[in-house]
Amino acid sequence: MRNEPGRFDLEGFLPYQLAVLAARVSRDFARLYSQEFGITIPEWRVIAHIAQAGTVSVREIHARVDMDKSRISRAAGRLEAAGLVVKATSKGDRRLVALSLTKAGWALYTRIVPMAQRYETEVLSRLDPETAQRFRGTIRQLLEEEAV
Amino acid sequence: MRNEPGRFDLEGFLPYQLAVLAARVSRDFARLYSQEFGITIPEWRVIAHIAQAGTVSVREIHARVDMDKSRISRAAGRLEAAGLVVKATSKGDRRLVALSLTKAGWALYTRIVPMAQRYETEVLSRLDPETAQRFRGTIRQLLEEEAV
DNA sequence: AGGATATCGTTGCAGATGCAACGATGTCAA
DNA sequence: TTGACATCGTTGCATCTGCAACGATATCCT
Repeated sequence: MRNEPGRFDLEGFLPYQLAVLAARVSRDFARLYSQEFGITIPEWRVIAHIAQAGTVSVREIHARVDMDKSRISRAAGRLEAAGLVVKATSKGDRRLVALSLTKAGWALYTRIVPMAQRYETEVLSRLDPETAQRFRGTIRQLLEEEAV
Repeated sequence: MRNEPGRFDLEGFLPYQLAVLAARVSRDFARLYSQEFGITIPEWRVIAHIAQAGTVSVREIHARVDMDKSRISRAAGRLEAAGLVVKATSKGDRRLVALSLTKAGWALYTRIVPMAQRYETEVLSRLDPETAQRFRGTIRQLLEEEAV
């Protein structure tokens, strides 16, 4: 089969393959929106999360995404400075930060989403529909099970 | 289907999913060998490439892997300092660096490979064999086509 | 009530990263 | 041969990153 004893093929090694593929895809997509809007990957993720979940705290984003708290915090800081996000102290628990999008933040989000969808479609169009479907399902499964 | 207009689900977004999955897998595996041998991901990749291809230059690694030249160069420097790799000037073209493993480098490699294989098997064991097979094929296909 | 403990977000810090520029070397053409 | 141009690996620099520590706030337990 694939893993003969003594032989090892880095290019066929799953963690390596995943890392390369993910880096390429992320980089390609990031190029699109960073050129257009000047935001980084963590910033895009934060915006997308807020847009999706309404007002969220750093903690909530951290719980769902595999990003360090500090990365989120700094991204939020930059977004606030750019006028895309507002930070407020949460009413209930004053340790929490309530992150929400400004009008400009929503406008940017509204323009990025179609780009994201178009890009995703383009990547998947390289696979026949059934393969694409299966692929997505497998990734989803691995993500669910991996989450310890 | 998945992408309704106006709706957007970050957790279902392919580039995001890939990034999260790849980061988790890489991190988990890296934890194993960094604890044991004190090397980083770029260093492991460099070692694996040299072991596989014999004597290689920074350029060759750069061509095959999606790692910046400087990242490779610095990883090679650290490996040399650790006595795992030897840098020599290539005979034919004196601009090239000829990277090769020392005895200690080979010894380390020989001990990492089984860990890598075991880890890969463990990840794939979460899928039924046919799904795993398909998944690997799809990744391979995307990597081939993506390479522009 | 009040002190021990936990949680949240920020920040300091050391190290890693990508990019561009550089020196060294090689190639090509006149 | 010689000068223009290309290629290779390294390095400077600005930035990003993860980790740990911290202050502020909340919760728990007696």
